[in-house]
Amino acid sequence: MRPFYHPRCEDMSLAGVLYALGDPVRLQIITRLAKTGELTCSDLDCAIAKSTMSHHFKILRESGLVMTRKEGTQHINTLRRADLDRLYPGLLAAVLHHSAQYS
Amino acid sequence: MRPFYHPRCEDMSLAGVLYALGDPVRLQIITRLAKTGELTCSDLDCAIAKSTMSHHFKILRESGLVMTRKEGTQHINTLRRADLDRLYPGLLAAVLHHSAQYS
DNA sequence: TTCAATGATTCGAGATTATCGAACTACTGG
DNA sequence: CCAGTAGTTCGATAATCTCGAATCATTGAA
Repeated sequence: MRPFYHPRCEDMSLAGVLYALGDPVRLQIITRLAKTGELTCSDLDCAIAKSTMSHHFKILRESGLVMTRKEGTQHINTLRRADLDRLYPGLLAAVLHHSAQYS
Repeated sequence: MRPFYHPRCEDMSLAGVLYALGDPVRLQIITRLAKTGELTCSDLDCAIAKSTMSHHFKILRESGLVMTRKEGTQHINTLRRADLDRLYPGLLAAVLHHSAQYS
């Protein structure tokens, strides 16, 4: 198990963030993260393989959208809201405002 | 030549729009469209094949971000700003506010 | 009206990325 | 130490991206 890579703010990019958001499953993850605060890989019970879900969280993590920490056997994800709001003010709010359909 | 497909507002999706925005080249197109109003396929002189550029405009068109009209031999693209601002208020503004690096 | 030039799309191939199931790693609690 | 839970990694197949070549549509000149 390689340790998780979390980009520093200066290594994040707008295109990377938008790319990560540009998928219905990942949009659902972000939407629910915004509402519930935390989420593990298996909290979304949609018809998607575990490995695919892991891949989606990796995309989100490496674009800078989420932070993943280990806690026992599970990996807990949180939204990097402060970083995002500072880097791209208004973006997350605009996205979340219309992402209810994905939750 | 098939006629261009432009989705109606009710057929657009947030994920589709974000996906279209999640590419540096397409982000550059949108950024410059917002500034200049109109753009043809060959107005961006970056090191990218013409066919690839055509593909990018197709993605932008079919996600609902741009409108393409024929005028003589060229295809003129404009941002569907009114539609976007109505469907996803604040989104375009937030994106454009930090997309200068892509122009 | 034919011909060449311009602007862009379409096609086909090779490279990149996504999805899945299977195998593996890491941790926890008997 | 073993079984169970939570995720990741791997390998294969499917989908998408990028490019150059070929093609289509329009214009303007011979």
